[in-house]
Amino acid sequence: MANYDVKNEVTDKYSLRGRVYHKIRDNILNGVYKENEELKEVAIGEELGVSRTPVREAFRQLELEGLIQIIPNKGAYVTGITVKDVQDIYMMRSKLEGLAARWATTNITEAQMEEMEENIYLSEFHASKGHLEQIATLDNRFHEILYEACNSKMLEHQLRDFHEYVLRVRKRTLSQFKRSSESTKEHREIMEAIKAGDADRAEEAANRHIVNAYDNMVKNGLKEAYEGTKKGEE
Amino acid sequence: MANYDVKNEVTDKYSLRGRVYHKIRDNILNGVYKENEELKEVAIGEELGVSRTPVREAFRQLELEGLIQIIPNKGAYVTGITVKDVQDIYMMRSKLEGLAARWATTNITEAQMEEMEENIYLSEFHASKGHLEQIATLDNRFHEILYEACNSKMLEHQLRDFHEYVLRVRKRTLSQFKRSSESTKEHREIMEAIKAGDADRAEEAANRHIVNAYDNMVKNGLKEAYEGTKKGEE
DNA sequence: GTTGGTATAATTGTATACAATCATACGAGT
DNA sequence: ACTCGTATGATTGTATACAATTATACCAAC
Repeated sequence: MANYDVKNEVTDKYSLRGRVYHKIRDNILNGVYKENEELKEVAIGEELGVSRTPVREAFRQLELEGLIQIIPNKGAYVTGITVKDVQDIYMMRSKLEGLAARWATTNITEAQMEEMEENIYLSEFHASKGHLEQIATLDNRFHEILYEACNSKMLEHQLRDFHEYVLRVRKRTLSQFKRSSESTKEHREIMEAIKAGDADRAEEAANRHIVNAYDNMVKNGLKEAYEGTKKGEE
Repeated sequence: MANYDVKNEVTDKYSLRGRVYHKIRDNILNGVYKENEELKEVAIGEELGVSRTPVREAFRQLELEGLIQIIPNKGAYVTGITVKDVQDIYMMRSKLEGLAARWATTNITEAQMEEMEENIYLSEFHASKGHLEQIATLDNRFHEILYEACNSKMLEHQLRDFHEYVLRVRKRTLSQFKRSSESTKEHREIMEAIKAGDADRAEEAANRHIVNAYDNMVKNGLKEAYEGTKKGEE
């Protein structure tokens, strides 16, 4: 988990190792396994065509993430992810993304800076053409670059976690043309602050960027984007 | 992992479930297993008197945390925790602890407020007497209260993780009388800002509190506090 | 001596078997 | 009819067995 790159992350998802974990994780985040539902090892195993062993390993990981709760000798229960959880994570991410931008200001490499600029040029182009698919990919990549550029294994790891967590929600909101063009504009602000070596401005811009994404999400109805994934809201 | 309280956390550590995980984790954080060392399932299992199954489950958790890296069909290698990692985590914690203080301002219950005040009174008393043991316990508890009071499962979970991560280092720095009295003073500032309902001040105070703890740690030689736990520093 | 390949050993990945624990149902006693 | 206790079944916890993969050592060919 230490210094994986995007490629590994993706292949990992579809290769054998971690397949069970990701599948169960997706099923929780997608609401296939509902809140408070008891996950039985054999049942899940049969469902995925594997024995209990890999399922148990996945359970342990999911528990650490807080997605399920394992009661010893009893069972694993889906904790789920509530609307408030997503909101909270956005706020936490806002703070840490700001920190990443701050650190990136002093640590970004030339190659990373170039890719970031290129990313924004391309985003602006695709935004003008309305290519939503490409915009989403570029948006993801922009944040990846930022995480890499901050030069902190810990922060990178954490932000990736958050990013993945809210990816499903974010994908929906990003498909809205209006927001995607605003988003690109904010990316440019972050990039230019970093390029100018203005850490305060970079942090502030990154902070606002995530808050804006959150606001937009709420405005457009987080609940709808999340429909069916859970029953009770807190 | 969802809504555990302190008691569960502690018993969990010494009960059977999670014993293997915590033991390996401690051995990594304490430097018993050194950086880049390959952890073999049978060896670790024999060491702890268990079979491979629980060891593997623990490995998966540790990988998720970033403490080890598992290369499929090859082995598990200790990622370790560098001086920079600890520094980074302090900075990340600073931001999130600020957020916790902000949220606590509007969400703290009367009982929690009372316990927080009591905690500070006791801390001030023990600080004046030089009771380092009690101060450390109260200090831990203060942060626990803050995490609970912020009323966010996600943030609480995250901060607990960070807190545990740096606990070993923090314990050493806190044994210094000078810092412990400063620390209590800062706790009071946070508490009073929360009590006054001033979220901005609470966030700022909590931010500074962690940064100060970090500065103090660096000033007193993080490297020494960390001696022997690792070989190469980045 | 170096290189390449094969055989062997070591290690991980997965499945299964057995033990321990917990939930449920049934029945005896009151 | 109700309660308690025991027995049965289901489920998790752990150990072990087997399969797949990787590392190592040895030997032959050049």
